[in-house]
Amino acid sequence: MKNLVIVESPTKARTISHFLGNDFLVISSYGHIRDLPKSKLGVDIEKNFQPIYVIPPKARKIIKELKEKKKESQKVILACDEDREGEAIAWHLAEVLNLQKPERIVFHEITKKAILEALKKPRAIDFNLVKAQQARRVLDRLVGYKLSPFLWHKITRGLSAGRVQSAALRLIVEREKEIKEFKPRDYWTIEALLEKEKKEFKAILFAKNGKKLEKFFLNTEKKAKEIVNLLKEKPFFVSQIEEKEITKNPLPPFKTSTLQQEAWRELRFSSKKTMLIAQHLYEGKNLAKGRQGLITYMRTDSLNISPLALKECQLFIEGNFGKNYSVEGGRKFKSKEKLTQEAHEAIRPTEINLTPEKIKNYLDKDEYKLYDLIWRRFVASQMKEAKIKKINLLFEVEAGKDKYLFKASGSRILFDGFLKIWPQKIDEFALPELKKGEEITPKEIIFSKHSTQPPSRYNDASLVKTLESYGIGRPSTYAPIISVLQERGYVKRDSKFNFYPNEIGILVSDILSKHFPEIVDYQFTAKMEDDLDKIAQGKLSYSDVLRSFWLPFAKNLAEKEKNLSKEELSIIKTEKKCPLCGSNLVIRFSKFGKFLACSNFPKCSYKENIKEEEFLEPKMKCPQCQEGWVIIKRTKKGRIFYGCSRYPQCQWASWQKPK
DNA sequence: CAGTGAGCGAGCTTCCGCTTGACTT
Repeated sequence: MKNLVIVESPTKARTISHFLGNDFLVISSYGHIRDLPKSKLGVDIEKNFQPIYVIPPKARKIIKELKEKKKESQKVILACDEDREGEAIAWHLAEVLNLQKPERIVFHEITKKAILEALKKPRAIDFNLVKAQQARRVLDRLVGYKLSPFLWHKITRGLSAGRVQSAALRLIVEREKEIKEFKPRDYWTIEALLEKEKKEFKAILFAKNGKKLEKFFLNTEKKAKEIVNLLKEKPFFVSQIEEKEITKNPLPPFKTSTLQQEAWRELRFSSKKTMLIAQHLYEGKNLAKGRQGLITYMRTDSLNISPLALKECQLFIEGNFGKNYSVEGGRKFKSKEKLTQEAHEAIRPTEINLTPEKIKNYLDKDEYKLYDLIWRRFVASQMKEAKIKKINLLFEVEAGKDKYLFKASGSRILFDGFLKIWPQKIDEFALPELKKGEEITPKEIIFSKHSTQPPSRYNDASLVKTLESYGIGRPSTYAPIISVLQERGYVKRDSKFNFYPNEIGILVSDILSKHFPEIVDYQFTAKMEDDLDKIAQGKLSYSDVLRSFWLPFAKNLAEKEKNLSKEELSIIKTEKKCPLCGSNLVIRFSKFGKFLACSNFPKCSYKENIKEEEFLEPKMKCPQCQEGWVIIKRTKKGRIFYGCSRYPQCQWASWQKPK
C-alpha cells in the first residue's frame, strides 16, 4: 500500500514523486476542486452566509481519480501550498475524499530534504485560515453577483463589476481624465557649452545667488533670452568640485508582478504572453539529457531563495566572474508588501549552470528571451554591488549684483559588479581636469524650451505595478484582470499598446464611483485583508465580517435599484449634432450593442450605427467582394458569425470561420 | 445572418483565485 500525496500543480507532483520513490504516489489536484455554483449566488445569506459548494465539471475527472487512488492507499497527505487558498484546497479535498483525520504538510522549497522533514511533522487543517478564504470567496461573490446584475438592469446585458476589476477599471478611467484635463506648462533651461583641452562638455544653469532655481523660474522665452545675453562672453570660474562614490545595488530576483513589468519594458510582452511562456519554461523542455523544468514556479509574490540555489549561484559567479563579484553568504530579499503569502520561492532558473546560451537551441525565440531575462536577473541579484564615481563641477558667473551657478556632471564606473550582466544606463562621461578657481569662457550659451508632459496611459507593466501596490489582485490574476477588462469592452489598447477606456468603461466606472464608492475605493481590498487576517487569527468571526459588509451594501443596492432610472444612467451625451433636427446626439445601448440616436426622441427618430468593428485576426478581405474586411458579429441570441464590413452593400456572411 | 428606443417574459449574462486542459467534427 502506498501513501497518496496531493499537491496543486502537476509539475510539482512530478518533481516530488521523483524525490519520494515508490512508497508514495503524488497526484495534482489542479488547483481548486470545489467552488460556488456558476449560475447561482451560492450563498445562504440568511444562514450566516453559508457557502454552497459544487464540483465544477472540470474537476470531476480528477476527483474520480483521487477517490480511486485513495482506496488503494494507506493514508492521504495533503501537501497544498502554504497560504489561504492552499489551506482551503486541502479542506475541500478532505471533505470530498471524506478523510477522517486529514494529514496536512507544508514545505517552502521543493527539495528532498525539505519534503522528508515536512512528512515527519504533519498537522491538522487550520480551520480559521479556511474560514478566512471562504470569507474572501463569498465577499467577492456577493460583490460580483449583485453589482453585475445591477449594471444589466441599468445599462445593458453582459456587463460586470467586481472588487478587483472595477478598481482596475477606475485606475484606467481616472488616468484618462487626468490626461484630458492636463494643461502643459512651458519652461526654459539654459546651458553653457564649454571646452577644455579639446574636450567639449555642457553645464546647466541651476542656481542664482545661492538659491536653487525652481522648475518654472524661466517661464517665458524673453526671460531666458535676457539671461543668455547677460551671461554672454562672461568668464566662468570653477567654484567647487564635488566628488562622491555611489553604490548601486542589484534588483531582487523576479516575482510574478516584476517579471510581467520587466518583460513588458524590455521585450514588449503582454502580461498574458509572459505568463504563457513562463508556464512553458516551468513545465520544462526536452534538453540533451532529458526533460527538465527550467524555472521555479511563476505565480508567486515571494522573494525567498532556497539555500541550495543560493550556494550554487555563488559558486557560479565565483567560477565565471571571479571571487570579487560574489557576495559573502549570498543576498536575501524580502517582499515589501505585507500581504505576501510565502508559499513559493522567487522566480529563478532551476539550474544556474544552464546558461541562456547553453540551451538556446532547445528554446524558441520568445522562450529564450524570457529565460535570459529570468536567468540574468537572478544571477545579478547575487552579484556584488556596482561602484560609481560621480563628479560635479560647479561654475560661478557674475553679472552685475547677481551670481549664477552652472553645474556639469560626469560619472565613471569604478567597479561594474552586477552591471556586468544586468546593464543599466549609466552615462559614463569623463569631465576634463579642472582646478578650483580656474577660469573658462563658454563657447556658447544656449536656451531650450520644454513642456511638462501629461501622465502616460497605463500599460501592462504600470497597471500591474499599481494594482500590486494597493494589494489588489494576486499573482495568478494579474493577467486575467487585463483580459476581462478588454473582453467586456471597457478598455482598448492604443497604437502603442497602452490602455484607454471606451465610453462604456467610463460610464460603468463613473456609476460605480458615484453610487458604490466603497467598493471601488483603492483601499477596499487592504481593509478586507485586515479583516481576513483577523479571521485567520481567530479574533473575528466569519459571519460578523460578512454581515458588517453586507448589511450596508445590500441596503444601498436596493435603494439604487429602486431610485435610479435606466434612462438617466445609461444614456451618454455627445457633442455631435443630429442632421435632421440639430439636437445633440446621444449614445444608447440595445441588445445589439450601442448606437447613436437623437436626444429629441421620440419626436425625432434619427439614428445611426456606431461602427466598432471587431476584425478577424489576422485581418482578412471579404471572400465575396474582396473590398471589405471580415468582421466578427453576433446574432440576437449571441451566436457568433462572420460578415463583411461593407454590409449592407455586400451581403456576405458565414457561420464558419473563413480560411 | 443584418438590427437597435415601450412592454410582455423566458433564459441568459456576472465574481476572484487556485490550476492547466483540448469530447476532435
